Amino acid sequence: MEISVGILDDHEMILEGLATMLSQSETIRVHGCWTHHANCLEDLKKQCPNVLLLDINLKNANGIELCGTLSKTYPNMSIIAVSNYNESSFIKNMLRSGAKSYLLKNTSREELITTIQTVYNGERYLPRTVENILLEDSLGYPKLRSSIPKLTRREKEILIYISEEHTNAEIAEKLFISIKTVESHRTNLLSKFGVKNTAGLVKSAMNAGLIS
Amino acid sequence: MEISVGILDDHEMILEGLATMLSQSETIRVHGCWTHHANCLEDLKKQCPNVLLLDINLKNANGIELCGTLSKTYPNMSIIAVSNYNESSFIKNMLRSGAKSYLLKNTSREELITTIQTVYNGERYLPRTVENILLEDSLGYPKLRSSIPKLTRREKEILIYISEEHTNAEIAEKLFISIKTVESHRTNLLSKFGVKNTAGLVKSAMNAGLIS
DNA sequence: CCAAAACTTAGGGTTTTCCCTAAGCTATTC
DNA sequence: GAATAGCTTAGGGAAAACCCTAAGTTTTGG
Repeated sequence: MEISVGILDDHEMILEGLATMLSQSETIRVHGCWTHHANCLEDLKKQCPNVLLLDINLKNANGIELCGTLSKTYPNMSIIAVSNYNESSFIKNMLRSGAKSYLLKNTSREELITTIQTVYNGERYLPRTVENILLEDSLGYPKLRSSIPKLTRREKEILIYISEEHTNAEIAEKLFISIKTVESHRTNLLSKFGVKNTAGLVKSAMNAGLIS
Repeated sequence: MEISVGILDDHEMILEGLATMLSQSETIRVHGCWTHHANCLEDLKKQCPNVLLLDINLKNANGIELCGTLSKTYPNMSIIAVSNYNESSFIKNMLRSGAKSYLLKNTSREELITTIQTVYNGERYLPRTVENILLEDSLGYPKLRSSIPKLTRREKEILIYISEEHTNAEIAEKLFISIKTVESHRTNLLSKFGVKNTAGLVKSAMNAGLIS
């Protein structure tokens, strides 16, 4: 039984690496590789693979949202999230968005192939390391627990402007609202991220992948 | 003529990908792969390859400093920097530190092999894309120019404290200096990074790898 | 369809950051 | 061994961020 696999990743080096690694397996056929999600979406319309390896931190797209869309549109295609991030929040978000597995980029070839074969049958499969992250999280070492807060539309907008070094006055002008309103959103952002000031906010938001 | 190549990269996926890509070439032999720089250093003492592929953003080490050390210790080994960062400052820093080339992670296999063969002869070689980045920089689109500033001892200390969400007053107390002094260092940090406020400072410092 | 929850809006007052200026100290160089 | 450049130290005043409170608006759920 041959499993067709598609790969979507910004980095061609990882893309070629993954493709080469997989081509050595006799049970796996690389169906397509994409460095841009737009191309990927187009090709999937024509024919979609059994399994999709999906990078989380794409340059021009939100990997989590993309995963949700794809898993709904193509329920028979199993999605494996591939990421650098080892925070439980990312893992949980991807699994909630329909991913069947979550691999870190330091995964070995054996583990990669095992994962593909398992999710091909529709089962969920997580490597030990990833399972341990979730376990530790659910056991609740509260300090390690750093879930990504859910931001409102306004908060996201303002967070971006903050990261672009705009002052509250400038943001207020852009959004046609009062400075005081911007300050409120800003205070809420601090509270949601559990930080004390702008320095902590920017740091946390960057680590969460919300800004870059 | 066989070229021996070593690879140091945190991410096993990239490591295996690179190794597999290279093993297809008949002129190249993969001499060793390391995910930790400590292991790499030990093995190099025994026998060092002709060419080393070196990831810049290692978890537990500064890739730029490591490159400088290695190129001095093993002048006959050609170092190729491998990185996600396409900022000219990174490229220049790596070349100044003795790297013979600088590849982005979206480099194709052909380019990778060409690069290895060229630097093996001791020559410097940069792909078009990377050369263009340096060219644009030297032509001086000043906004794109973002080199990593050299920080003094005090500035580094204070930058860390800022990233840990401490106020100027708290930092002053820790360092037994006046608040006003801390503010001065802070202003100098803004100036050195070419940013307008704390948000920009933290963002730039994170992108420069000075804080995390 | 109405109550509860969540989001957006905003003011008053305090704290912190930022800008400009500048003096004393330290290391390097010629 | 004095000149020069760079680092550390601060102050006064202006701007921005932060905290507390709260009203109007939209969304959600029984």
